[in-house]
Amino acid sequence: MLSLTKKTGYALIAMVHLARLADDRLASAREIAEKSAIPTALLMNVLKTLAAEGYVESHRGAHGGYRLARPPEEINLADVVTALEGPIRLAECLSGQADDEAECGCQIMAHCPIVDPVHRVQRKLSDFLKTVTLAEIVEPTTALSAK
Amino acid sequence: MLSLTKKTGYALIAMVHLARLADDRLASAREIAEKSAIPTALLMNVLKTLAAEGYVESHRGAHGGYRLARPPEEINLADVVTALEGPIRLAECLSGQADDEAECGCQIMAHCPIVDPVHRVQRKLSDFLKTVTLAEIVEPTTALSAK
DNA sequence: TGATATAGTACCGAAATGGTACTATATAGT
DNA sequence: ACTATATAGTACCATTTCGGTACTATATCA
Repeated sequence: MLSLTKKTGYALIAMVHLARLADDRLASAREIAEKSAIPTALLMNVLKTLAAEGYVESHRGAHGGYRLARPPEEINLADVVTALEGPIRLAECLSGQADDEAECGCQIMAHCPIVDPVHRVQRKLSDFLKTVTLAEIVEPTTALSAK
Repeated sequence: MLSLTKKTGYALIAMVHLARLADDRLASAREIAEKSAIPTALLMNVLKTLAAEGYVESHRGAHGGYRLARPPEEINLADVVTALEGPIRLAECLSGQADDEAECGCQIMAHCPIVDPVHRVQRKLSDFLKTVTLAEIVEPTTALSAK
């Protein structure tokens, strides 16, 4: 389906939470999970992934937790989706890295009339997701909200 | 995942095939399937769906088959995706019909900080998909292709 | 009447998703 | 040093969705 997974949704909620923290404060996975009514164990896994991908910073041990590793302006939707769902590919035979349509090895697409158009759509989608930053999600009074 | 299903892909391939037929000609499911290396039985189901949704016209019996029910300019990607995958919802609690965010019944979203932004993103995505017509997919020399 | 082709379902196996559990390691406070 | 807390790293499982198949019914042409 053309939709975000729940994990991606949870990641966004968590990052919005982190973005609203005072400078250098940490929030633990359990804390965020409880405030957001998300299963704790699941959110922990999501945050682990985000940490591994370098979008949040983790501190272990007592009083540990997470905070954003970059300013909210520098984290966008394409980043988060990619971190949790893998590269954005509208169709299986289109690599996320664009341009190398040669990578496609499926029989159907060998004489496929829709590779190029789908590829263009994918690129536009990807570009659009890159323009949606965490900052805009946190504070919906910027460009995007002007429908 | 943020991707189209194979059925949607098959639908697009089939409709491109139909769009290229001479006026009032029909193409059978088997014929299209063989030319496109798509499993016949599966494509038949896809075409049934497209017919039920009114995007293609079917003629039963010997020498029957399918043809487009509307000009290619009037069929867009959002239509096809919706026909085969259901309404476009980036997150579960966002209805495809927009605006009625009240419909959302999940606990998380009751105090969810991302409903509004995600909803805006969804609307933009949906609007974009509506601008990609079958005509442009068939003949990639129009607006969209001008990257 | 027979061959062809869609309509309408129902079904099944495989893969992705949502969610849980367990062990290991790091840190703060006593 | 010990303990409580919190993340890291996995491994695992249940449910749903997806991709694909099969079977019966009906319509049409020759």
